Amino acid sequence: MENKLVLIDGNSIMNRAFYGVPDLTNKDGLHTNAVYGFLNIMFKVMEEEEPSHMMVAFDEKAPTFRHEMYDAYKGTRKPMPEELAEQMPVIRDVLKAMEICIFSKEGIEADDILGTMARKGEKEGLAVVVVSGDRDLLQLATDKVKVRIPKTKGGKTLVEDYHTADVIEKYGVTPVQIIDMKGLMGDSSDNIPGVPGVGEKTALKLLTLYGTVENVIAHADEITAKRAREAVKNNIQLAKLSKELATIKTDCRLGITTEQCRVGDMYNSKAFHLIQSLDIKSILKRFNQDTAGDKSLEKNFEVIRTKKEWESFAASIEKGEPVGIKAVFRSDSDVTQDGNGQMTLFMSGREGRLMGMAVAFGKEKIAFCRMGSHLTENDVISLIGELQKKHILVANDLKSQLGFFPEATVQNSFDTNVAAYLINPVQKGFAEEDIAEAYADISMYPYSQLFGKIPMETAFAEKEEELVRYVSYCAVTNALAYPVLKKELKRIKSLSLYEEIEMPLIFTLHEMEQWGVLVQRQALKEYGKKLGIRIQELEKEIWQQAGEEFNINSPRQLGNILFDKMHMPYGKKTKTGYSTSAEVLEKLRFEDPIIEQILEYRQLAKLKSTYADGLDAFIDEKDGRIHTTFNQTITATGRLSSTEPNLQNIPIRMELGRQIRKVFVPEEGCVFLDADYSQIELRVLAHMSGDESLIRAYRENADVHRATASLVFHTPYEEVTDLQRRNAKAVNFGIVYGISGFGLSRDLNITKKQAEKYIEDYFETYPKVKDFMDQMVADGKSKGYVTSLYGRRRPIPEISSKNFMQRQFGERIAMNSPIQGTAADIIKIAMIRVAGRLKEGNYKSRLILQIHDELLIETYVDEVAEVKDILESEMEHACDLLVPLIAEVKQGDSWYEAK
DNA sequence: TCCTTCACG
DNA sequence: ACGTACGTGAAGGAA
Repeated sequence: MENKLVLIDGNSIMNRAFYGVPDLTNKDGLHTNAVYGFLNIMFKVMEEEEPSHMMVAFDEKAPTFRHEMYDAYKGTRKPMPEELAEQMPVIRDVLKAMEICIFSKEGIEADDILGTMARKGEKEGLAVVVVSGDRDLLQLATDKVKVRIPKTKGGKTLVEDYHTADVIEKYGVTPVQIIDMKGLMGDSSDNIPGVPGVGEKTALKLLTLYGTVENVIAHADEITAKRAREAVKNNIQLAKLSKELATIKTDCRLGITTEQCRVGDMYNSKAFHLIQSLDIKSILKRFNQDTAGDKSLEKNFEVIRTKKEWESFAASIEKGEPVGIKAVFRSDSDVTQDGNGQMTLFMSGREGRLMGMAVAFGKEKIAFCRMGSHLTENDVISLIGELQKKHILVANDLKSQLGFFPEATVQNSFDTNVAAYLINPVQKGFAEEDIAEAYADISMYPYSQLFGKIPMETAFAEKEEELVRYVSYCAVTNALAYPVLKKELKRIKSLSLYEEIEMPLIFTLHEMEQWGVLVQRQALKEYGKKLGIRIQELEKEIWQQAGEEFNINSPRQLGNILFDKMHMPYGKKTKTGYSTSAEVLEKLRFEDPIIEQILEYRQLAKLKSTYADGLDAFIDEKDGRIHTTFNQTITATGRLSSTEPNLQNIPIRMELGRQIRKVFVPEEGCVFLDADYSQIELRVLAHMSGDESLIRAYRENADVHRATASLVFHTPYEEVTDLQRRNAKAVNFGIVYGISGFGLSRDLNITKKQAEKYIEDYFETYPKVKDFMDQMVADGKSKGYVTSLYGRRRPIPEISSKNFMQRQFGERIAMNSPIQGTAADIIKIAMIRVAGRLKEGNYKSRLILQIHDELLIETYVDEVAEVKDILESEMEHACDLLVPLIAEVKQGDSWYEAK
């Protein structure tokens, strides 16, 4: 194949792209339109030219002066807009990652680099293509050098191509004479003065006659047109200077060979991640990789199909080295049970049958154990169990794979997902592909890029080889990330949080998930049916009153009916139209009876879709129980979250919704014990702030909302009215959320002024609370993060934002996160201890749910008294605060009764 | 896929 | 003059 050198004028193409592509930004607000446009042009050129060599040349800084007289003429050049300037280092990084040669040198303009490289390439027998938006470059065109000028017209990029003949055809002069043209006519955009009074027409005429500027000057007297003659004669120096300015140098010393410009592996994972961070999806599509990451590792990959092969693999492993692991398993739960019928925890804990397991010791020894007739699931499980005696098992999301690791303990395992979460909980993900770069110095393509959104078991069936490679990279990542994560946890003083809270919690949560909660399916169905009937009635009535049938669930259609057709006063508008939220409708209650019915309809529709029908879909056919997933690495504050289904938002506030809790029941022979922390966040605040009044209130076991009202409103404790207490309670809540006058005023339906007065009085009452809040904000500002009592970090980049709103948001986070985070720490400790006590004491009772400040235990009747003690005391003594922690335990035959 | 709404602590 | 309470997840509609 012919060798071809493509030379790109970086600044010029970036400039074209910047003005040709509409403004784009990534999620961090970085402008990306020029980068995007540049890459599109570059890809188009590359597809057409298929170059073997390529270079992108940049100006080192703002244009350097070529001539002392330049100063006088630089007036028209505008500085580069900031939105473009910030993209210059970005495109350089992207090109660098793509292994495309970029070049710039102090004191040498990009033009001259291109000119020099073009001649050099030509001399070496390469076909040369120069890409620029600047027509000056046309002077470089020859029969061997093609100059391409991309133009963006109506969103499409057209490219004009010029060899010598094309230049002559279009401009009537040879490429070299382009320089002479500029010498005579000048170029305002390039600050080349030219000869005053000589324009394109005259210049062309003169050059046709005399060929060069020098020759025009030599024959100045012969010029027939008087004006032109005088102009040339009076501006000889200017003409010479202009020509000099217009001349692109072709003999610069660059210290680079064409060979160094050879095109490398553009579509590599490093480049992918960089472009991904710019949120440019369309370009990512070009990265259709046949491998998961750095190819250099793959020579160390092997597939193991027999125990014998495993033995020879294992024989070469050094003692004590951590082992990175990634299991491939079926997620469906169609597992044949063991003969004895007794479902042991770890058997039921296995989500499906194991299909394979990637195992990595460092970068060198990497194997994929493939299940088959010579290597069964149980073989691998016991092999891993053996391995754990001598090596730390490092997985990502250990909880999801715990069923395959019956020997796993807090001491012999590590979870890279949880560790990375503690280091920065607000990062977007913590899977191998999200942490590989930062903690294992490996670049990896995301699963979705390689396999789309098909489940892993399907990917294994359809593209086994690729999937094996992917999970092998995952295993390596885990192995390599382990020491790095551990060290980092130690550095930020979060290692004990990891080791003593989060790591043991993995096991507790796993058991809770496996255990699940029993649901009376029939009762749930009937509840749903009842709702359905009433929903239909309401629907009819609403339609009748509206005078037409419409989708009541559609905020848009509902808004049109209420506000356009029925002309009700609309209170709020959202981006997309009228707001029809309950808050707005509530205020329209007396406008029309339809409102009342819509509100009821909404409520019932929610209960039916999310709870009655929604929960039903999650009842496990085999045991009649719902097994939620507790996510340990989602929230910014350290709380857990619950999904598929979410069992942390089961209705309670409204009676009708609360009824749903009647279908959550303990097993035969059991009751529910349910314990709630009383105002844990306010108690944490009392402790962390050290405020004497607040602490005293809790120590005296006072009604804190009443005590607050008494102090804030200067009313004797006994005489506090219900309204005062309600207001004080709202203020207490507001305080925990990082109070703002507006928020409180909206909550209490009072003016902002009044709300601000409340807050002011509150802080006067509890001055140390005020100090604490100020301290948290100051900490957040100076360190960029705040921490909980147990060293849980919450980074707050928003707090130094220039945007007022963002900054204020950051301040509220700074006030709230330490409180919410500490409360989360405390209940996690309680969970671990409660679960531990139940296990140690060989109780049959099980912790089954956590709802932020509440724990639910399925308790065998003969264990009730003891379990109640355990639950209460472990919760109340999970942490030694300056105020007592109170847990209220209730008992019942359903969740409804136990609350 | 984003938005709105609403369920919970 | 801005336009906000903190933390979540699911459903349904509109694009």
